Amino acid sequence: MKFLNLKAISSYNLAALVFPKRNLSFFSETQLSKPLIEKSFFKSNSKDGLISRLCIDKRYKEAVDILCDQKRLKEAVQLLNRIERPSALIYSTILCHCLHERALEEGKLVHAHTKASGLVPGLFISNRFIDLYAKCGCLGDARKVFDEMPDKDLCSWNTMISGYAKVGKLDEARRLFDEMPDRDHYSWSAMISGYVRQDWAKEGLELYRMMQRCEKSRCDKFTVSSVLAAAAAIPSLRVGKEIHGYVMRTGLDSDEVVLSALLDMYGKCGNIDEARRVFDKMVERDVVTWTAMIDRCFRSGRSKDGFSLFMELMSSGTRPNGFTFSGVLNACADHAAGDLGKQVHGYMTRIGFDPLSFAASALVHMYAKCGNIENAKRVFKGMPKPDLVSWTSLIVGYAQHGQPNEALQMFESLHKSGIKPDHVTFVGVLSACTHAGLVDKGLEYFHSIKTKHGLGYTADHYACIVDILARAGRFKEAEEIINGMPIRPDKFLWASLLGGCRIYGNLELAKRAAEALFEIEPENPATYVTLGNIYAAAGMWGEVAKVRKTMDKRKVAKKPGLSWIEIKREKHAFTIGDMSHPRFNEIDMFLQKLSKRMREEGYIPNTNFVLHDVEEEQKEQNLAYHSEKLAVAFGIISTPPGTPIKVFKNLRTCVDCHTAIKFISKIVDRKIIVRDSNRFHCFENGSCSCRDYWRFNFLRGQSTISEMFGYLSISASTSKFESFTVDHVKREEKVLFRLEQY
DNA sequence: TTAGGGTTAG
Repeated sequence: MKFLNLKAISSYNLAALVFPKRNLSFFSETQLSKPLIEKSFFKSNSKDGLISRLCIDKRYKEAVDILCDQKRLKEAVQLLNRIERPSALIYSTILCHCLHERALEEGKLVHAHTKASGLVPGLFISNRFIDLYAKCGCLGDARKVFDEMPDKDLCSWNTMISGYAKVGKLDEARRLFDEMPDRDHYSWSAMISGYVRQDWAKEGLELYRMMQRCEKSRCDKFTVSSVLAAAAAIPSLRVGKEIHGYVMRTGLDSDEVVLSALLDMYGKCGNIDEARRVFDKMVERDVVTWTAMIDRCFRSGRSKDGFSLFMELMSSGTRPNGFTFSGVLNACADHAAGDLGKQVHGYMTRIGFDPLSFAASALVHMYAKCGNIENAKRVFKGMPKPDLVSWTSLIVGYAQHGQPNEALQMFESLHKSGIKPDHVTFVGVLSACTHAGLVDKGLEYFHSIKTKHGLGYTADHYACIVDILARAGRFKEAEEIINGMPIRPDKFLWASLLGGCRIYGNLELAKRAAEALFEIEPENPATYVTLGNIYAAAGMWGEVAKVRKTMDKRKVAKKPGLSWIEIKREKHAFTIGDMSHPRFNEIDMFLQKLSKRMREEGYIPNTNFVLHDVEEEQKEQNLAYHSEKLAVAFGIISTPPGTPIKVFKNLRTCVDCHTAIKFISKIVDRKIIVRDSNRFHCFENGSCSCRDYWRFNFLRGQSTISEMFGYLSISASTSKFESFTVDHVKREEKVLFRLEQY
């Protein structure tokens, strides 16, 4: 490298060098004098003038500091060329900023510069190079620097190991870890956290045990948090408690991150009360702590706590981030809380969210699940580069909305975009085929999972294809697939099969499916109900009684259905025959009037699916007060003519209600949307968007009753409401939402 | 005066 003598450079050249982007052509070289330059730079930017003067005075370190502070790394690097013998401190300063900005290109220039100048970088500088390369994903370059170092210190080894561990190259990391002459707790914690991040929690824990056997190494706060994450991932409450004890003994409980890890561990191990205790004891809570706590609430079925904590967070002054939003949006999706989801979206927009983040895909998911497929699509279109999760959410959304063609079109577009579908995407595609009744197309996609896309089948794929075949009555093919499965059929598969058996009255196969289900989840009432209904439809009342007896013996209770509707931001929930609503009399009168009109139009109540062997008239009476009918009726009398009605139900919608609502939509000339536990039904002018899909699968949705109840924790015996008034960070926008009382 | 930990969707 040719070093220019500074004295030989005119002030003009220096200025051009330091400020290459600045147009200096208006200076003629002869005119340019030092005071003039200073004057002009002082005018445009006082700091630029300062840099210029510092360079002239050879105070390069200070000039570099200013350039680096202004994030003008390129200029700082260029300045290096003009310094006769840059000090290690100058290199280190620039490298430090390159690292901070992940400026690989500039870092490489600095590296080239050190090589060309013949400088043998010391440990300090070399370690920075390793770190920079590793952080920018150039592990090969990092390793080269590492290998070429004549001497290495602990930091060199640790940086290299953590570089490998962070990108999941655990074998390479472990090789170095085993090879290294000496280890400190940094080395252990880099390796342990690497394992945990790659879902190798057990290996992480093993390493921790190994570390305990080495007398020299003690746990620090970093090791402790990684081990806690391992205990959470396994999950092992025993190990978690052991670490908790250690944390208390060593005073590590003053560290916020350790406490967050502790909280998360308890949450993931199912001990939500202990998690909450840790949370409540914390003096300082950052956004991660809040998010971890909120998320754990949602995941353990304490949604009410989750939502109110979210509201608390909003008024605490801590700003939620993408993690927080995605957690809350998913909870909104699960609870069909579209209004709240929309408000969260509004808030996100105001504070500016990253459309590339997973919070954006959570928005797509939320809108799709809350019945607003248009908004889901809008958010999707607003994403500069939608990720696979967003594509999949939309595909699943279309399938659930009874728009299988759109779903399949989306899948083809996904294919064209170059993003590779994964197993979840295929669950969406197959379920679109199910909803559309595309049996052969479904089979084609099913086979392509393995042959064309090189993916393995998951239990979900098998359940979907059995669902498709069973609905079509192709039981032989379904059985062939089941018999050839390398994995054990799961409850969803058997439930699908049982659902198919119900349509075609296939008693023999139904018994086999039900037996399998009783073995997997004897506590699920849905199996008993469906089997009972199959017998009931065949008039085999003796068998129905046996099923009921078994239910009683095993203490399985049929969970009541619950439908709810939001009117003016207030939720109104109904159970079967629910007379507790203050406007029940009006609802009842309206239903009676409606019932008369429906019969005139040709509606015949379908009493086949009422479990009890009761008198025909009583059955009809039961049917008339099903929760979804009550909610729909209430929606109609509470809104102006023409307003679309949106009802949510925790179980599958019942066969008779489905028929009835088709009639109702025509009689009152309204669009009625019902989201049940499985999909959306959009009733309009006497028909439904599902094209009577319900007939083909009665059980699949019902098999999730217990899960739904776990999630919603709604007591069906009450329809009282509790409201939360929430002040957003922006005070003028009041967020109101209501949840059913627990 | 270098290296590191906790929250993440379909």
